[in-house]
Amino acid sequence: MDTRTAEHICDDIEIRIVNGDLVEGKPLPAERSLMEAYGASRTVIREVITALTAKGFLRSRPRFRPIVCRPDASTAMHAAGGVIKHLLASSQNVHDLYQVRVLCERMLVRDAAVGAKREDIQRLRQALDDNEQAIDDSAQFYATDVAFHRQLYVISGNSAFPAIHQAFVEWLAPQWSQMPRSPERNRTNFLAHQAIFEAILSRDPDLAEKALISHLDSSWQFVSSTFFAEETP
Amino acid sequence: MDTRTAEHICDDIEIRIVNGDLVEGKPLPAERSLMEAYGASRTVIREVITALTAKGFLRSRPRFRPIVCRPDASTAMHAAGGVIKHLLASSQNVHDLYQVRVLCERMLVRDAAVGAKREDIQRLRQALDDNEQAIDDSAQFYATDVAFHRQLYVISGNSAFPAIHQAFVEWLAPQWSQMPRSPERNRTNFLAHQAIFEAILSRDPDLAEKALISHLDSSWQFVSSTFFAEETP
DNA sequence: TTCGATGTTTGGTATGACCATAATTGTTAG
DNA sequence: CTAACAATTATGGTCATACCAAACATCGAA
Repeated sequence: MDTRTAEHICDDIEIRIVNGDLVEGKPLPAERSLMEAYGASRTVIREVITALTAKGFLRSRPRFRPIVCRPDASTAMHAAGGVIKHLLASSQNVHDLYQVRVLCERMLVRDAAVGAKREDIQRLRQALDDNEQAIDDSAQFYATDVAFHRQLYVISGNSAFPAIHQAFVEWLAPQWSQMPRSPERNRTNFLAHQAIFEAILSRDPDLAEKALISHLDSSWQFVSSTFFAEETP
Repeated sequence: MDTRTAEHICDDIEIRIVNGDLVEGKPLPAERSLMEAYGASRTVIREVITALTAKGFLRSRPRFRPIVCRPDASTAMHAAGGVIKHLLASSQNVHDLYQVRVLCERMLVRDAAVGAKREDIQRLRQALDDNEQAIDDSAQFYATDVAFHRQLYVISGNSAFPAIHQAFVEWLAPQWSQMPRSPERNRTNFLAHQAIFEAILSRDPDLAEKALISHLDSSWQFVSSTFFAEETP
């Protein structure tokens, strides 16, 4: 009765996705099946599909059946990303976002210094070693760099943090990809990672935080020097 | 050429929104105008509109022209919220999200203790006073409670944090609204706020963090006691 | 001037059709 | 019998048209 059948169907399918009725990874029923099932026209079914796709509950390639995505923290971040990427046209917003990341990681390293388990330390050491091995391969170094920081998020034991880390990486990637790289710079970053690791190992939160701030501030200097074009009227 | 004219139009309108060509708060041109402007059928235009709506670039009521929304950090959070609300059906995820909030605020109060300006302190004191005045009015107390915490985010000087705070409040509201309230409980919370304020005032980050953790952990105990139904097969 | 009846605009929905490509089936050659 | 190929079907992308009801604009009557 309420003049929007599309929303009802949209909500229903949303529910059927989260409760597992529609299985993740499997394709959605054909549009023509759905219109029969819901007694609606194809117009409204297609509207539902586009809405769910934009919301992140479906992933649809041009000529294929939409694939069901049970939403997790990662897809939530991805949904926000559609807007975020526009915000990051302003370097001020890039800086703000980066500072959010810095704040998170500061607390994470403090907590790691206080409460990291043996296995956590072990994995972090492994990530550090991988990072060192990649000093001469900038592409590989970037990957291991990300992995090292990611480990800080994993240690928290909170499943939301790895997703948050992933979001930071994706959103800030455009800026970082422009960053000049070199084995010397890589070595500097590796040493910074090592300092963070050592501080965690010695169970010194203040030192760990200080090392992390130093590292990330230095990175920011490097990155921010690559964009000087800004025009906010 | 590429079998998806909708995406092109979608991207174009997105750009026209962010660069101000389409003014925020004003209604989008009529569907029939857009189909003429883009030389596309109404089907495509409507698909574009629903997609942009789900993305947060438009806000559309049933029988009204869609309103243009220049996306900011707040709408980004709102876009993610569509997914988040489903995740929070699991109390584990609620806990994880809450812990993310706790981590943020721990760092924020530490920073406030170290670097809060006089005006920051003044506004925080005002928020604390408002909170105290509202002890006997649970609805008003909730509002001032939120406002007090929000001030911690504002002090950071980072425009992203107030939006993040807003997101925490919205996402966790369903749980919080079920929380039993009383003047006694309000007073307890006020005293916790006061302790945090005092710690910031005395420039003691460790004490401030400790006071905040105590406060938020206590709140969690209270809230979590209100949901004991969970079934994750 | 104000208020209300009336006609126009516009969004919501439904049909039906056509095209291009993916998926399926059937056929044939090796 | 199998594998490569051709024909058929299923399905998503787009279009044109039509109708309804609610919002909007217009204008005339009180």
